[in-house]
Amino acid sequence: MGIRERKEREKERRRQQIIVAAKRVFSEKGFNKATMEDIAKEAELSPGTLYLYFKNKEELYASLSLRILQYLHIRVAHVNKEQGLNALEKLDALMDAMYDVYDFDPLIIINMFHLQSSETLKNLSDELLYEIKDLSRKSIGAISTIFKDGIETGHFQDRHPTALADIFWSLFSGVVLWEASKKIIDKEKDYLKDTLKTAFDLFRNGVVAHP
Amino acid sequence: MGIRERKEREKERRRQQIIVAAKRVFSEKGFNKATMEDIAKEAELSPGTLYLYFKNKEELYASLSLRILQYLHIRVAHVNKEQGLNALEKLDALMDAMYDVYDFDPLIIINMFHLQSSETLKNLSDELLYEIKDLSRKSIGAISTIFKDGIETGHFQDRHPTALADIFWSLFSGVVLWEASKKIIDKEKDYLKDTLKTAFDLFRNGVVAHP
Amino acid sequence: MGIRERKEREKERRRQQIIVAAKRVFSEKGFNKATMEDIAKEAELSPGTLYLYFKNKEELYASLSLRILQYLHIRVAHVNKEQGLNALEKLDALMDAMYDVYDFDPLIIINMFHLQSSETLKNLSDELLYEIKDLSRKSIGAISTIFKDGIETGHFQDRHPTALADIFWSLFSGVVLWEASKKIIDKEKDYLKDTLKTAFDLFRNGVVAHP
Amino acid sequence: MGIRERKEREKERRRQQIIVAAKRVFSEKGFNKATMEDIAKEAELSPGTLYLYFKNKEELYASLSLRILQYLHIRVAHVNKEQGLNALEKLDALMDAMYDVYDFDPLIIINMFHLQSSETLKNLSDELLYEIKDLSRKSIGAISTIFKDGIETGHFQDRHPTALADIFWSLFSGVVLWEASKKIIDKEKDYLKDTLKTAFDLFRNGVVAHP
DNA sequence: GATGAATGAGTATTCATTCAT
DNA sequence: TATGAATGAATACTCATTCAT
Repeated sequence: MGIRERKEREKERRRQQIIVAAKRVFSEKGFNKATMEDIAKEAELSPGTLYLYFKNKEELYASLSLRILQYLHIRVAHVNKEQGLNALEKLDALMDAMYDVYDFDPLIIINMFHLQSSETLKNLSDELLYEIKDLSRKSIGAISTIFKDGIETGHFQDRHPTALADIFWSLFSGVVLWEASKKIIDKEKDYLKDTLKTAFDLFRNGVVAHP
Repeated sequence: MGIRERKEREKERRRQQIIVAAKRVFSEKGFNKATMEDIAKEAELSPGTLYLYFKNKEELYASLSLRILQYLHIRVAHVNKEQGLNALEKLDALMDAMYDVYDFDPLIIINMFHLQSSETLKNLSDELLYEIKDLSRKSIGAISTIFKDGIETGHFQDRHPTALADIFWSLFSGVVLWEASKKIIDKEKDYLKDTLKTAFDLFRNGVVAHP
Repeated sequence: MGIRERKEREKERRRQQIIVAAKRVFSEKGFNKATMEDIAKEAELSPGTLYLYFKNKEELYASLSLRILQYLHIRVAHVNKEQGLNALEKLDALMDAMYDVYDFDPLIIINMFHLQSSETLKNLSDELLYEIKDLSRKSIGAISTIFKDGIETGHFQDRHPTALADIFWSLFSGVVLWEASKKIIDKEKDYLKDTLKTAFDLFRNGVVAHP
Repeated sequence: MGIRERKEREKERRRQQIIVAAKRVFSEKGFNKATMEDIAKEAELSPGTLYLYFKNKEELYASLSLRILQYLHIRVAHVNKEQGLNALEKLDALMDAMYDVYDFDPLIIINMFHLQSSETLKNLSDELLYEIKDLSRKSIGAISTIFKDGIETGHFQDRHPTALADIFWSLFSGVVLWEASKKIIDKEKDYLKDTLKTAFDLFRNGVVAHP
């Protein structure tokens, strides 16, 4: 391993260290109330150092989402490539993947959806926005492919595959966000998994072709 | 009309004047980038006057959501009371109501999610928070009733009515949010109505009882 | 009683009504934390009305002191005019007068001393400052006269009468203020009367001529 | 000198730099009219920097008083420890110390009274408030000891030592305050030292035991 | 005179970001 | 690279004062 490579690896380690700290702080305080100093302290670094790895606060925040999107994309792509599953089985596998995505980091996924619905998105650098856009598109594309195949094989109703993918994705994020805010407002217990199951079930019912 | 009554009306007019200005400014700049001075200028008032009608920036912001919640509640309650409609027809009427809610104020779902983030909720007065909770609960309750009736009459599958109501609402807001972020990310055209139609269609398929 | 006179009397009544309210509010909250609206509410008047009777907040505050100074002056002048008392007896009567001044309104007298030591004094109108100056001078003058007489009759040591008057006055205000701040800092019991008695006693000891 | 130590010293230098600037600005404009920006400019620093060294405006203000209290305490304790002085000589030394306290910072008594007004005290941190209380108590305690000793040796009349200490301090601060307000009101010349001398003289006369 | 709604200047404080070391 | 002290722009909110009614 060359010096260059070792340095590269070291650098990546630091980025992760910061991202992990940022995740904790953002989750606890939200974007606005979290300060760069909070994050620096959590990461046991100085504020200045953060700026060696991230252009600004917004990009650091967005990087968290990027991580989830990457994970999501890997999972979805994997489902897609799975041999020996028909479309219906792939849909089920996709649903399982979404549970895992949620389990991977429930708080950060809520952050991600908030990010997507927010003013922050407008202030990102073109590169980062491009990465997010690219990963979103790829993930939605992979989901669409599942539907496209299912429509072709007659498992699913004949609808626009991308629209289905969008709706699938919307349903997931809608449920996650709505349950999250119910928890804030009502301090209700956490029924997300149940609701998600029902939601996906309905979706499945709605989309499969009835013989 | 007595003096007291005229004053009351005048006061309400001012509130609306401010709310309208706030909506414009918040929509354009987002919560954080919008300043109270911006809003005051838009409303052609002085900053101090805003505080005569709203306790602080957060309550002004929350008032926007309150308006849509009130509208939503009225529409949903109305569907519910409609005589001579069976559960399936009520579901269709409910979907129409949601389109209208969206038309009434397309940005509002995004506002509502910002509002529902804990950061913002913590700073609201108890009264306002109560009103929001109350209206949310009532609206979801009214939607649940439609499902409950439908389940009893055998039009809908036997599922938990509140879960259905949550999913219905999640689907709606999820689609709105996702389309909004697609617009930011991709600058795509606005297909929301189509997507929403498909989404509701799927939901209907998914939830109705198959004979 | 003519109309003019009745109006004049009515006006004076309002001034007193405001002063009484202001006293309560200033005493409770201090100059800075007390708002004109607080005072208006306490006086059951509107904020605007206050400005018909007092030029601004500072002058209203200073008017409270003026009232005490007027009372003080009357008492001191009265002691001075008392026939049939020698200088020592007059000094004792003066000390009694000071107790009464303090009893007349302990909180306002503390305010008065704060006023005198403060930035507010610099911002008063010339007329009001003149009135305060005039009353102070007259009071101190009257006290000086007592000492002057006492020195001439050999009751008191031969010192500068005005200096004695200043010291007498300083001792009184110093003790009042110091006890007041001890109460804030230590939440001690109220020993002011005892301390004042000892202080005056020492003063008496210090100033009388020993045969 | 280690790096740590050098930094500590540097930090203390900055604190002093700010305190000096604050004293100038507060003296000229009074607490309310002085702005943090004024002070920052006077210190040739940015407003933000002030907050690295002082929690808020009130604590910065209180720090000025703390300085004089520390000086006062040192001087009084020193008098107290002096060997070979009898009580009367110690009282004289104490009076000299008070002159020096006044010379150290003539405006400080006025500052201290503003500080002691409850408005200000309420906003101080517990630590600072404790320091102030502690130093006040210690100083008064040290003065009391002088009187206590003098009473035991028969130099002073048999009175409550703490009351004597309170009166001694009240007399001092009362005279300083009164002379200060006379300067504002009458723009008179500065006779303070003379008045103070007479005042202390009277006090001495009043308190010593006559054979 | 009395009102009280509206004003808008005034400011303490925060915190993302920089840069000399 | 890493630091962290210093920056200074940015802003919500207050409240003495005014003035149309």
